[in-house]
Amino acid sequence: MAEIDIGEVSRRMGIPVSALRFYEQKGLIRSIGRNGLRRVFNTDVIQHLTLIMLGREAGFSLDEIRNMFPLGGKTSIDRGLLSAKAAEIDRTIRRLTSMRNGLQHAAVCPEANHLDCPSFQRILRVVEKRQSARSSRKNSLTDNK
Amino acid sequence: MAEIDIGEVSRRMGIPVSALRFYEQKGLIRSIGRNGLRRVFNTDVIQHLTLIMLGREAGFSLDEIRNMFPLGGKTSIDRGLLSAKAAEIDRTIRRLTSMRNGLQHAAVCPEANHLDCPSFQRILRVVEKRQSARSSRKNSLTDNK
DNA sequence: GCTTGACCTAAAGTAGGCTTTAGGTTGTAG
DNA sequence: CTACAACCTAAAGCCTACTTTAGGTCAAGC
Repeated sequence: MAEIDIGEVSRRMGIPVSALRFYEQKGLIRSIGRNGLRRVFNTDVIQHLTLIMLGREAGFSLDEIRNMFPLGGKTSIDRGLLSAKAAEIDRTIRRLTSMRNGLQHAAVCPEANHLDCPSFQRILRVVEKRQSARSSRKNSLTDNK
Repeated sequence: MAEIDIGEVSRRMGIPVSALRFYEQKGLIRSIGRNGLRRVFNTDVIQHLTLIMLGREAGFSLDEIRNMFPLGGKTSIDRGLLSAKAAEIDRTIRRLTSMRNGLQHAAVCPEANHLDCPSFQRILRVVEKRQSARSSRKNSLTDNK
C-alpha cells in the first residue's frame, strides 16, 4: 500500500485535516510515521475512515466507534459488540420508521389540527408509552436532576 | 383542559424541569400563564412535548423541531416541511439499514480481517461513493476548513 | 413563626466533536 | 534568497443541549 500525507487523506475523504488530527489524537486512526514533522499515512487509513464515517452517520460516538473498529483490528474486532451495535441500529430504524410514518401522515392529513387526527393520535400514543416507560424508570423525586 | 404545574409536566413526561424551562426559553413550549411566579401549563403541552421527543429521537435539532411543530400550531404547521423531514428520515433509514447489514455481516464473517471480506468491501464501496460525492462538493482548497 | 419542598431567575458549567488561533518548520517554485 | 503552501503543536474557542449553582419566593405543615 502507498503512503499518503494528511492533505491527501483529507481530499480523498472530504474530512478537514483538523478533524483528522483530532481523530488521531483520540486514537481512532493512526499514522504509520513521520516524514520530518509531517504525518505519513498508509492508504488503508481510507478504509478505516470509511468505517468511522459509517459509524458517525449511524449516530455512534467517537468512543464507541473506537471500540467497534479498533486500530490494528486484524485480530481484535469484537464480533459480539458488532452485533449488539447492529441490534441497536435496528431499534433506531424502527423508531425512525414510525416517526417517518407520523410525519408523512401529518403532511397529508386533512385535519386542521394534527392533534385531532386519529391516525396521528395513534402514533403519539405509541411514543407516549415509551415515554411513560422511561419516566417510571428514572423517577425524579425532587426538583431538577 | 386542566392546568398543571411544571413538576407535573416533568413527572408525566420524564423530562427534568430544567429541560422544560430550557425548552420554554427556546420557544419550543409555552406556559399559559403564572400562578404567582409559578408557571402554569395547559395539559396539551404533554402532546406537544411528545412531538418534541419524537423529533429528538429522530435526530432533529431543537431549532428544526420548533419549525416543524410551531407553537399555536392550530393553523401554522408547514406540511411541506413535514414531508421534507419525512423524506430526510427515510434517507437516514436507508443509511442505517446498510450500516446494520454491514455490522451484522461483520459480526458473523469468517474472514479474519473484515477488510478482506468481499461482502463487507461491497458495503464500504457504497459508503465511499457517498463520501466522494461529498468531498467533491465542498472541496477544501487550502489547509483546514 | 419557622422549616420544608416545590417553584423561580440569571449565569456559569459540562460533554462531545470539532475548529480556530497563534506561532513555528519545511520543501519547492520563482 | 525568499515567498508561499502545506504541514506541525498546544491551547483556546464554539455549538448544541442541557445541568448545576447561587440566591430568592411562597404556601403548607408543625
